[in-house]
Amino acid sequence: MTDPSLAPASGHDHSHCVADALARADSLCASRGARLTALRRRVLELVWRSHRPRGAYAILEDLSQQEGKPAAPLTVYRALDFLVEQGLVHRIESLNAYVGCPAPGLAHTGQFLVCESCGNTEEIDDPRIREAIRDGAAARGFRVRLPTVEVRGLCPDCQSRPRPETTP
Amino acid sequence: MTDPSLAPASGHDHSHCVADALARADSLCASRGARLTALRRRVLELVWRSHRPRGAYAILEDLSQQEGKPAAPLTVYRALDFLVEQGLVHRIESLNAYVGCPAPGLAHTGQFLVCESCGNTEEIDDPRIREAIRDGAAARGFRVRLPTVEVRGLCPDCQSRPRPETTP
DNA sequence: GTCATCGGGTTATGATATAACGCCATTCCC
DNA sequence: GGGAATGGCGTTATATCATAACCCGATGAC
Ligand SMILES: [Zn+2]
Ligand SMILES: [Zn+2]
Ligand SMILES: [Zn+2]
Ligand SMILES: [Zn+2]
Repeated sequence: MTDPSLAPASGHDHSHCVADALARADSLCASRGARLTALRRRVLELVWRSHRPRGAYAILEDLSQQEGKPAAPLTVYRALDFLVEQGLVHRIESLNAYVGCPAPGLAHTGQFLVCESCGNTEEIDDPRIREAIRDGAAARGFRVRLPTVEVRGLCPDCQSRPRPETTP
Repeated sequence: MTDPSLAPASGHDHSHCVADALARADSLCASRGARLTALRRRVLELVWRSHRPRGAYAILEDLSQQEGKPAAPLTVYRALDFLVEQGLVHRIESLNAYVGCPAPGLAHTGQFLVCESCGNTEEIDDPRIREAIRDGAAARGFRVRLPTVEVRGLCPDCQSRPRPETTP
């Protein structure tokens, strides 16, 4: 709850991020006839506790704590699978973790700038990167289905700060 | 050994790939003063059994079989860590697996075209992709340390074949 | 020879993810 | 409404991937 490791990116009102994400999820699922159940919605909210990718088991702990009773891994994984399918959440392969999508709605994969110091992860969708990959693959006769771009490095904040917050 | 799932890419003499990789590793490590021990060399050879990324435990099994006695996971992971550090092997994050680098020597990360049907994985180093990522990150003030590009899709062979070989 | 360094063996444990089975609520057809 | 199909989710067990902690012997510097 008040865990500082869950602090969002540099001083913004993160409750807005969460509220927006949930509202978009509600309307998107409604428009698609997808069932955003109470459990799935809660898991989405827990993914959005920060802008850092969160592991399934971290979410599981939060969920168990909220419920009082311990939840099973499958419960969380099934919810995450749904959220990923709906494009509400992206999986960060290099971290085995999940992060909320700030702009769901259209099918996209995005590219991720993952700060190795604070963990905050920015999703971008850069046409040049997308096209370079598409063309590079096409030049070799390769048919792209799912491009994965995850860039580790240092976010602007952590380049100025000497030794910032610890990992989530 | 004769496991068809280990068959290399469409009809080439894979023993050359392996021999070349080992020779390059020998000379590279010699020139750097890095110790390519018998164990590490054997693990490199096992990574190169095919052009598909192989999991640490698959390598572990091969190794145990060769030795007669069962090996421990750490044995393999330590060897893989060394090989990755030396740039002789790349880790494919989205598969939790390792693949031999066809062009070690200069520090590079490469981009990977991973066929979802046959598993064969081609490493490329496309300047346009590299530069697009560098510029896209720079535009957002992000300092890149380690770009990861893993593209899932269909290789040329598997686009023509209807239902090809199974997964490794 | 003595010491520091490093590779690697051994055992145990942690972290991530899925299989197999079944119950029950919702929905859809009639 | 009755009855069947579907899908969401609980439960238990297990698979897969990765590291911690500790020790020991080989190697090379001095
Ligand atoms: Zn926020
Ligand atoms: Zn997105
Ligand atoms: Zn080959
Ligand atoms: Zn390479």
